[in-house]
Amino acid sequence: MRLTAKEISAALKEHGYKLTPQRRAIIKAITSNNDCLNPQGIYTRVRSQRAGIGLVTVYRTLEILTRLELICELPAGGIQRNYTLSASEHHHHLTCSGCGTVIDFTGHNLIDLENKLSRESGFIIESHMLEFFGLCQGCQKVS
Amino acid sequence: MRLTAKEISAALKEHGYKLTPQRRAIIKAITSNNDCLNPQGIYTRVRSQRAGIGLVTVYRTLEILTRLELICELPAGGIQRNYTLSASEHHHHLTCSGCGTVIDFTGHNLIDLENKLSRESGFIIESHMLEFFGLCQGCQKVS
DNA sequence: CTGTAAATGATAATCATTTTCATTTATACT
DNA sequence: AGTATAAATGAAAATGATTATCATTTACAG
Ligand SMILES: [Mn+2]
Ligand SMILES: [Mn+2]
Ligand SMILES: [Zn+2]
Ligand SMILES: [Zn+2]
Repeated sequence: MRLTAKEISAALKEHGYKLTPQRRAIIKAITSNNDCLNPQGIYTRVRSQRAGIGLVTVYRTLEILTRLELICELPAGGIQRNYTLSASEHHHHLTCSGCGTVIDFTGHNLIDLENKLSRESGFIIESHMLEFFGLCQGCQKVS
Repeated sequence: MRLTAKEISAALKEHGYKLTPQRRAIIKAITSNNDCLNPQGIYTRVRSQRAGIGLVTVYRTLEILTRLELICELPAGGIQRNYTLSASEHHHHLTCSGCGTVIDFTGHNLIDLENKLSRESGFIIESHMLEFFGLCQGCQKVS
């Protein structure tokens, strides 16, 4: 059940934030994309609709949306931050180390491992990250 | 099970790197500590022994040690990078998002998932990364 | 001991993210 | 609808981690 732009906007207003066209555009960019995005990626998308928006505004809005838990910041290693809609379907990635192509996948089952780890360590486990790396068919031919 | 300073030094030499006093000091700082450390933390420790070492050298050495898989870079969210000594075998991490404690674990089985993904995508899969995040017992009490 | 490529450290450059601050604007209230 | 006002915006500068440059030093093979 993905959060909609309308729901996010309502949540913002509920918490006393103003609903500006910039924020609307950012929310639209996030909800109309079903993968994770970094601040630059969101900025680029938003600018095609609303030239003149500042990158700062993107950062500020992401900070608010994260605090309200409407989006979440993924702990993926990388130079930039990664955000995804809070309720978007949990999935993982298979990345080509040659060309950067990313394939989403889902349907794995880590719950048994998670339970075992939790039992043995005493941790409450909140999230996980699973990434595969390899070579796509195109890049196999090249190398 | 933990790599020793001697083993790390030997591995460096084996790969053709020179064994400088700066590198010795960095290796000692890492092996004599059993938490994970960030570049600044290592720099601070090393400087108490060897004033005048440059932070740049710490970064460069960490880069080499990571490439040789003698230490590993943890994908924990945070402003600075986090490194920890590698154990000898392939393993993964369970990280406390409260205090940063890291628990190594091994013995999972991702081979079926890997084969399925490879079959469906045409990728040759070369590696994977699996990280769990949660709260350790100490941090559960605090929050 | 010597020669040489590798390593170091001072310094400057990058690049993502934050701060500052003057200007604009959403919205609650006449 | 018009107004007041605090919040929001964007240009520009600041910050802080990481990287690149380059002149000098040093490990170490021969
Ligand atoms: Mn994805
Ligand atoms: Mn480890
Ligand atoms: Zn590829
Ligand atoms: Zn903890």
